[in-house]
Amino acid sequence: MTYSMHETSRLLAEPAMESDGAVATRAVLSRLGDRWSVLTLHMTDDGPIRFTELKRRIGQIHPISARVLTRTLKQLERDGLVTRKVYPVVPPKVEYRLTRHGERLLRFSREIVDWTREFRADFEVARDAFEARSFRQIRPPAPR
Amino acid sequence: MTYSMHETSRLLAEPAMESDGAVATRAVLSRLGDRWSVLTLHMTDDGPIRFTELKRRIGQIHPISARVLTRTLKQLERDGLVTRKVYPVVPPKVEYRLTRHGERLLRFSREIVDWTREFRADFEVARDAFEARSFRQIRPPAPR
DNA sequence: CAGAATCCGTCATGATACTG
DNA sequence: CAGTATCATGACGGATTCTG
Repeated sequence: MTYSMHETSRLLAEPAMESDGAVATRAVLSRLGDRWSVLTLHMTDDGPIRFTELKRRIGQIHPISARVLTRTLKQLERDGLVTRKVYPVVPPKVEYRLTRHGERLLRFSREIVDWTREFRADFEVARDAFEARSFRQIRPPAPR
Repeated sequence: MTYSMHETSRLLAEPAMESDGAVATRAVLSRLGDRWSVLTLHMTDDGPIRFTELKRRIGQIHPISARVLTRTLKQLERDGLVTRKVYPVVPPKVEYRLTRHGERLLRFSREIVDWTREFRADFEVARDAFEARSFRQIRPPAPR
């Protein structure tokens, strides 16, 4: 590397890296980017919650299949953002709850989401202008 | 919706929604989650930068194809995070620079990335424990 | 209840070759 | 220089069916 890179800069590069140290950063940003993780963290924030209740709550926003919820929870558990507690009873009972790291990530999500409220107006202007430019390129206005 | 949901909560649900108002939130989180956007914002932070120089700088971290860099920049431009300025000269000259919103998103990225440094140790413990549990399930220790 | 198994469609990533 | 075109792969999202 020919230009200086302090520690934060190096870490910013991590989403594009495959080194061992980059895995955590990559994982966290991936969770922010996927469709369900942030909402799942949010719905788990009130305290321990069971699988079906979580599926029901999320479903009030948008339907989620058991398959996708399971995978989302597995990823969050694997990375230490939620814990999974199994009660050896029948029928099965499993409770999910946030770790302190999960709570921290949720707070980051909230900050970003709050910011998008201010950003929204400019965002839409940019999108419209971009679409207009694309349109001109594909289909130039009839001369005259 | 039967449970109360203030504005931030509603927005947290956005990555899973398709409503018009959810588009900006969804777009921002997607940028954080993809492999190249954060690094591209970071490399564009010093001032205006041309396509090939950007490709070269990012390439020092990890090779990026022109196709992928182009798409990354188009997304960032479309959403008002970078501007693209074309100079009508030959050979072509195009300069990219961050908007204030792009700078803001980059600051969020840095905060999160900094946090993962503290998170990293617990993250790895969680991953190892998770792998150990998965292994036991697939291949239980031979009894006796 | 809390998932696992199966199958499918779409999108992001990526290598390679070509061009105004 | 700054891209576009083409083709391939794999992860993610989703519907449906089955089970300890």
